[in-house]
Amino acid sequence: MAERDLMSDRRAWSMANCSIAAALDVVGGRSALLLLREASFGTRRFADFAARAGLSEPVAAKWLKLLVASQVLARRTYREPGQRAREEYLLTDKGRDLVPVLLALRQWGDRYAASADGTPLISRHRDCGAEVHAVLRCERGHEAGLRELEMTPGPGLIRLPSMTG
Amino acid sequence: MAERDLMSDRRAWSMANCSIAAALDVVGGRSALLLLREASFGTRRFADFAARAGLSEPVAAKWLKLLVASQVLARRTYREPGQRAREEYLLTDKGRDLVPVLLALRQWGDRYAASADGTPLISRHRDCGAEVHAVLRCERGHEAGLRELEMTPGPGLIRLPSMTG
DNA sequence: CGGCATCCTTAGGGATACTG
DNA sequence: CAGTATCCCTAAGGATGCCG
Repeated sequence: MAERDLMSDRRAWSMANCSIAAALDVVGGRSALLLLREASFGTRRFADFAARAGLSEPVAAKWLKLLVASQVLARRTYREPGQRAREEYLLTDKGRDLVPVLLALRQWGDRYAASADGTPLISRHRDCGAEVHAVLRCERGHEAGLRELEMTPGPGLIRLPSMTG
Repeated sequence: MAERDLMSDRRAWSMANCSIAAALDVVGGRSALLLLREASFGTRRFADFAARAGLSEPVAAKWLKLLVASQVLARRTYREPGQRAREEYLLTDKGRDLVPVLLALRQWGDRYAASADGTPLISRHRDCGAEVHAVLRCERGHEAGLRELEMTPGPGLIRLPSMTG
């Protein structure tokens, strides 16, 4: 029965070689990302997650549970003064570290896939009010252009091959 | 027959309000991101895309076609001296602008979902060799922490709600 | 309000075999 | 090498209804 060994599973191969695949196994689904978008916008309650992410409640329930299991969200019971107890879902530190992914996605969507209606959201730096973008920066403080990357270890890629090389 | 009007479609609601959803409709699938990862690493040929992304050929063919249709990849015929003509897939400018998304995802995966085996890839700045990360930076040049964001227009969120507030 | 159970439909994806 | 065609299986997701 163990004939289906690890390497016969294409996914296993892929996972063993790149953490992008590993990340996608946790937050790779459209629904998961939409729920995390909502969490990053401040949504806390179950019904709001479902409605704002545009998901049916069974689906929202399933993915919220998975995200809690992955420790990207945490579920907590809270009570506002004079109110009854409610459940809330909050980003953990692990979940908050996905904000750059969401912001990078949103930037790209605004530029290339924006719908005609719908005002684009803008993220601002709280201290100065200026717009915030996801950028590539090296540890010496240089901002790196998309063509100024090389990878190591690996194929020794020097520049991203592209149409406009 | 038009009773299923636009707003009865949950996806339409979601798309009309956030470009993250729009972006996810183009590159939201696991397979699409894995193929784009390969493209960003320098993979050019069909069989290599399928093998390295860990996808069957029919699936790779389907998604490559969709990515070309979305103008994220471009397909081109080329011929190396003395060789027969081959097909290659290259990132377009639109596709290269997804690199921050891929890098942010990889960063997160390296930190939280890395597999034990498998050496993490490192992106370096070509000019100085220092490691490159995806960071949030405001237009005045400040690096913004994950808790220093606010969104506008919208709910007027001041800080990301989280466990460690 | 915050879900879960059920049922159903569709989309994604693998295996295999085949073509230019 | 670069796909396509066929078949089949599974995962994802919506609708409805029910429960603590």
